[in-house]
Amino acid sequence: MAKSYSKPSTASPGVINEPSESQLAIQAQFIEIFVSAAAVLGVPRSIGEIYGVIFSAPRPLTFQEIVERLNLSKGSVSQGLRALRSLGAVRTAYVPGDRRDYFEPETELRNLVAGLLRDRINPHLEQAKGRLARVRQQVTDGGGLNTDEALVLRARVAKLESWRKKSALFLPLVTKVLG
Amino acid sequence: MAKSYSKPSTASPGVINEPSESQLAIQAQFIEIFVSAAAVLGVPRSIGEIYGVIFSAPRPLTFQEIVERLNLSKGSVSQGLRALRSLGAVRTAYVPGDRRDYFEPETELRNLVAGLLRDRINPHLEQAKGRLARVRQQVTDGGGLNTDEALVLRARVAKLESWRKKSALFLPLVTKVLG
DNA sequence: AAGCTTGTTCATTTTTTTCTAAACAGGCTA
DNA sequence: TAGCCTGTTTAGAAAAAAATGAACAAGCTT
Repeated sequence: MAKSYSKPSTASPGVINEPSESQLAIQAQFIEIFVSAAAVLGVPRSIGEIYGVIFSAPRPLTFQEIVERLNLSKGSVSQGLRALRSLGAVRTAYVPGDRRDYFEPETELRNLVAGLLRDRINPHLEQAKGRLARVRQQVTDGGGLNTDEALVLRARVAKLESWRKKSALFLPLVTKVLG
Repeated sequence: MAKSYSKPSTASPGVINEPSESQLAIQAQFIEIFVSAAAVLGVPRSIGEIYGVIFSAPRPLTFQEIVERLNLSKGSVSQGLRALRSLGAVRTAYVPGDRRDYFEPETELRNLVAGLLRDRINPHLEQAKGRLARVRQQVTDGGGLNTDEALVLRARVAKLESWRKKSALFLPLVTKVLG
C-alpha cells in the first residue's frame, strides 16, 4: 500500500497554524515527487520525505511538526535533517522568543547540486585520483605483462584518467550554468 | 575485511590465456575504483565489480571467467551483465567458432553517461512532469488555501517546474559536451 | 534422443540499510 | 534543584536490497 500523508483525525490542539486539508493534499503530492527523486539519487526515502515536507510548507517547520506530519520517529528525523543540512538543502530559521529550531528549504537548484557534488562526487574523484596514479605506476613499469596486454592496459588507464579529468573540469561548471 | 581479487592458488588447467599475477594485481586496483563508483551511483557492488573486471581485461571475457575471477554466483553475474548491457556499458563480442558470449566494455564516457540519463534520470523527469502538472492545477484553483499560503505554494510549484525544465534542457547537453 | 555447455530465472537466504524507541544531554523555567 | 522541552545518540528491530543456488531452458554434439 502507498504511504499516506493525510492529516490524522485527532489533531493535537493548541498548535498554531494547522495546515488545511487541501494544503495537506498538495503537500502529499510534493512529497511523492521528492521521494521519487530520493530513489533516483540513492538516498533514503525518509530524507526525500523530510525535504519534501519542508519544501512544500508555506512557512518554516519545527522538528516536532516534521515528526508528526510524516509519522517518522524522532531518530529518523534527526538523522535526516542532519544529512540535509550537511548538503545545504535545508537551513534553520531563527524565530525570536522560540527555543525550537525552524527548518526552511534551500530552493536554488545550483546550491543543491553544488552540495551533492561537494559531499558525494568530489570525494570519490579525489580518491580515484590517487588510485589511478598507483595503477598507472604498476602498468607503466609493467613487470610480468606481455607486451600486447600491457598496451591495452595502458590505454585503459589512460581512458580512466581522461574520464576523471573531464569530470573534474566539467562538474564544477555545471553549477555555474544552473544559475 | 576487504574483498580480495587475487588469483586462487588452485588455478584451473587448460584455460587459454590465464592472467598473470601482475595483471591480476592491476585488475584488483581497477575493480576497487569501479566498486567505489558503483557506491556513488547507488548501484550494487557486484555491478561495479563486473564492469571493473571487464574494463580491466585486455581481451573480452566469457561469462564463466567473470564468475571465477570475482567469486560471484552465476545468478549475480547474469543479472549484473543484463543491467550493464541495458545501460550500454558492456557489449557482447562475437568470436567465430565459439558458442559462448564474450563481453567487452564500452569505454566512451559520453555513451555511459547517456545510458545513465536514459535509464535512470529521464524516466524520473517524465514522471515528475505529470505530477507537477497536477499539483499546479490544485495550487492554482486553490480551494481552501488562505491567500498567503497559496502565494508561497504557487511560488514553490513554479520553482520545481523551473528545476525540471532546466534539467530537461541541460542534461542532454551534458552528453554532447563530453564528446 | 541422451548428454554436454552456456546462461537465465526465481524462490530463498544473507547482508546491508534504514528505522525505531528508549536512554540521554543540555538548557530553560519555576 | 526538580521538572519540562527540544533534540541527539545508539542498540537493536524491521525492512529492503543483493546474492546465492538449484531448477530450468535452449542449443550443440554425438
